[in-house]
Amino acid sequence: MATGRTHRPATRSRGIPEATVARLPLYLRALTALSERSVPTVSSEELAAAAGVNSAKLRKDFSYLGSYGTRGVGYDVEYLVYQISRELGLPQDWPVVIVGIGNLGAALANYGGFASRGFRVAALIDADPAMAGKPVAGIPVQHTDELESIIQDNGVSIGVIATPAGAAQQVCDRLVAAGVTSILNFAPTVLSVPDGVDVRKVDLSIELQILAFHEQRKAGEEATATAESPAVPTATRTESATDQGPDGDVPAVMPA
Amino acid sequence: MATGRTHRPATRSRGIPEATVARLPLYLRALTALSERSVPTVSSEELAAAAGVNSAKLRKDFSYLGSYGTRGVGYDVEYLVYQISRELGLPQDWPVVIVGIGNLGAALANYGGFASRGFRVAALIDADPAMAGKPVAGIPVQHTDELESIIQDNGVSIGVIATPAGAAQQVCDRLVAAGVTSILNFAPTVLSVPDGVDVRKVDLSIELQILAFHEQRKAGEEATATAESPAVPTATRTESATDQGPDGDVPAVMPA
DNA sequence: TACTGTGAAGATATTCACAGCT
DNA sequence: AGCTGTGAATATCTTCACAGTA
Repeated sequence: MATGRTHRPATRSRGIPEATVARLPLYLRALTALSERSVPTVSSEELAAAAGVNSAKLRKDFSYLGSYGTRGVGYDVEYLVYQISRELGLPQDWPVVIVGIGNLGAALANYGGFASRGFRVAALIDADPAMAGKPVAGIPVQHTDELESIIQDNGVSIGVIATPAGAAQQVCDRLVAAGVTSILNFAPTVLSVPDGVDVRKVDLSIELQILAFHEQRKAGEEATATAESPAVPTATRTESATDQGPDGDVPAVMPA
Repeated sequence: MATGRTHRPATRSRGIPEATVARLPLYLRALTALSERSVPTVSSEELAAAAGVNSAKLRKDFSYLGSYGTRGVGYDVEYLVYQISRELGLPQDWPVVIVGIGNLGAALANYGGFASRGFRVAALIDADPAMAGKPVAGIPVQHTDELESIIQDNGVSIGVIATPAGAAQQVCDRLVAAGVTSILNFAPTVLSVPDGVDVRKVDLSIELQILAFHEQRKAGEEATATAESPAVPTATRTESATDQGPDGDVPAVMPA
């Protein structure tokens, strides 16, 4: 861990627990759906079901934000949307750059969920000169040479890395040097960054490996229940059975 | 939450902690790299640095698997690769189906990390009849109608959903009914599944929102340090600063 | 000597269960 | 009566620190 000072400034400064922060987007999504259906209020029970968590957890989470509910009634949908959005810094329109426009980069560029959630694709960047100028999702791809100026001109502070693993650290270094302080990394590599820079990673193969672990374990469980449900399970439906593990580290897709 | 019995059979049966399971793939990747460079042994310190965790955590994690190290020396790389692979059920060649061959589905299909990590793309499935027969990543796309037979014929137990949000639950239901018990969901929806089925989700917009939260917080931190590091941070490098939050829930990319 | 393995302490996260408001 | 907000109990995860051993 290098010279490591206060590793992870995250939970710092009397804040909202990380676990709660990670769930706020989930609540926000569920609330937005309710809002679109003009539902005026929800109970913790209903909202929790829609978000796939249990109601005690949801209420506890909300208690960190303040007391926005009404006892005996529930939560005002619009008001909650506003409060959570604000907490997440979403009224702001975050410019984002995507580096590495392969299959995955293109998929990300085409993702409709950006604009609607407070993000704007400021630029697409690729190292292949042949890509330069080609529009992807309506945005012309620019060459890596311009990375620094693009970031500075647009005041970009969030970068998405969708390059092959080999290029990721180098791209990361340039992003950081140019002023990016938050990185979403799809390349299957551990990035090293200076203090103060946040990195989140998404890694497909890791997710699959975690699933394989549980899958394998299921196979070795012919001890209890062997009578019923041969294939088509008939059990009671739970909201998204997985808790994605207590985790502390997520997984990754990959580059083109 | 429904009738919920023992929600999440995960940590059950005197097992390895979830948090540890989530890190095993990380260790495995680092070890594989060492193995390819013919490095015979590593210390917990070195391996931890390569995996982006701290050594105490790594040693504790390994202690759940057994005592595979040698005091005063370190761990035998090949042996650890073998043990962790086995633990993850990876010698096995898991057949996987990808449903929804849009930009993202194609990116996943092209992902090289599959085969090398014990997974095999058994089939690509899409609802668009126009896609049927078209090869993507060398594999011909098949129509949704054949979903059930594909799964049964290939003994598929892991499915990847890369469809638009609206189709996800329906696809999920069919996968589960056909015998799939582990699902990796890229659609921004909460899937509901029967007990015994594992779901992991990957959600781009959630990741970005979490980054935005921290980004915003950084902005509001002109209290301490304002003297040094104006842009280009000079701080000491830590291995991937983020701890991805204590989490318990991850995020999502999106469908085509 | 150098490094692992692990109890015990500390930090976080989840869940319970109920008092308190509307 | 119904539902929130939260202290307290519990479970899980991380880190410390050192005894044990090759």
